[in-house]
Amino acid sequence: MESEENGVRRGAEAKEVVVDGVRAAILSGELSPGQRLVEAELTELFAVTRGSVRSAFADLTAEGLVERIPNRGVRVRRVSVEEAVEILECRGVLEGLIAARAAMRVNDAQAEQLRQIGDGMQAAVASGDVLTYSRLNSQLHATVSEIGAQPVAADLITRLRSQIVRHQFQLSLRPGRPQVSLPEHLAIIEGVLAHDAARAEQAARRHVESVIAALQQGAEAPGTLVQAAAD
Amino acid sequence: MESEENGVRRGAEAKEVVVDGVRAAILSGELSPGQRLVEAELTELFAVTRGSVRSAFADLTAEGLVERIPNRGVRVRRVSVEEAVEILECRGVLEGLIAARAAMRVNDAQAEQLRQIGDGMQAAVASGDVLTYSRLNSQLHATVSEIGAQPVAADLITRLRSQIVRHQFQLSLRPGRPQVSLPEHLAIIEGVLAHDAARAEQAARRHVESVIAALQQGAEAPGTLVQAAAD
DNA sequence: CCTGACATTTTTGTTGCCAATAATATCGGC
DNA sequence: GCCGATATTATTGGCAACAAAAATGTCAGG
Repeated sequence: MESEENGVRRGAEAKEVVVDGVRAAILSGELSPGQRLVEAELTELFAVTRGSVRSAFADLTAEGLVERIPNRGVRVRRVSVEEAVEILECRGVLEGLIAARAAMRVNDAQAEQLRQIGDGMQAAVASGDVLTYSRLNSQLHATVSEIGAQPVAADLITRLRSQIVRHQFQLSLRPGRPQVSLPEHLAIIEGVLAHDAARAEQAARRHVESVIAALQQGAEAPGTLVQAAAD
Repeated sequence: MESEENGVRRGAEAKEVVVDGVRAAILSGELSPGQRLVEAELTELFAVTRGSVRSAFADLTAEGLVERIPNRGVRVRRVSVEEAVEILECRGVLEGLIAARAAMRVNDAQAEQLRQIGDGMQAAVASGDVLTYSRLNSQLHATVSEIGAQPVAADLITRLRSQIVRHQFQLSLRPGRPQVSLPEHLAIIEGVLAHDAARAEQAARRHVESVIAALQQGAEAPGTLVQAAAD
């Protein structure tokens, strides 16, 4: 159906290719904050038309990953530490909301799922398997979010999260960090399992506060760059 | 410099004209949820090119006011009561965050400003001047937001708020509503004035919870449509 | 009278070209 | 030789025509 004779993608698909590609490049650090994104370059790089690149920029701007300056194109948005803290503060209350709802709605099967994640996290930290810990961390957030059933809040968090991945990178997998975050994660699980909304919310908020503290600490002493996004 | 000979606007200005116009139309109720927005119609209505309309649609989609269905155009987004509640729940925790920060940062001049707003609100409710009450309500939110100095949270709230104006309309200025919300508003002011972050946050969250309750009540018994957006 | 295929029309999506704008380089004056 | 004005270039913004898709209307067949 699609012609695709010379490798040039077309259709709405083309926009997604650019959006996903640029997003991945920003999140992985290939594109640095402040870097200019020239339409013609991306047109060639992704083998799409300029219109698709343009449309993709609109999406990425809405996502907060890039900013557009009139007549000067788009550049990767630079997020200051102060702004990152503000973003995390918002995330904190939103994650708290989700955790509270999760505590109210969790059923037996979901509870078992959480228990397994908690056990896995403890084992991973004990054995120093940071990669597994990072993976379980993402899984925990996803599971709690699913139990909480607050798609609006979850959506906001996703957007906020992507804006500060670069800051999170700096503190992820920093030596000793898993030892700090593990009990915080377990506290969230416990709160949900106990059907204690207030406790789950408090635990979630405290966890994000701990991330903020770590980020502010690391602001002056930039840590090593790693690939997993554990917090 | 701008030609503007035949009334057709051009430049980046054109997109903004459409965005503002459509947004105002949606918020004021001229455009009903689910209503289709045909590009050609808006092109004629606003005297802009189709490209500007298209670009404006991208912005409005990001704002959550309209939704785009591939090859079927955009329509005014229909927000269910359930989703409105979810949005309000997010707003609740975010407003709580701002109120808490405001309590921590408020200075004497700002405190006096809040006191005046509070007094004005009491007087307005006592005399039944709903319009002034509505105006002061907006002013209170803006002032607290300014004191809280959380632009990220404030921005999220603005976006969330615009998505449910139609629902808020239904309950605004409903008889007896100001009597319910006045003490809630005063509690927020008191918490901030007392530099009591926890109290201010609780007050802000309780206020939004009250809005949720009113909205759920009014879901089955649709109220009268009014123009001011008090909550 | 209903049903399904086909043609028509409406509407959106895309492309290529031209204009406007800002950054850069060049040139003349002091 | 340095500074400011002007020309050049690179890049984005906008427009109009074109192509594709979906919805609608029409008509023949049962």
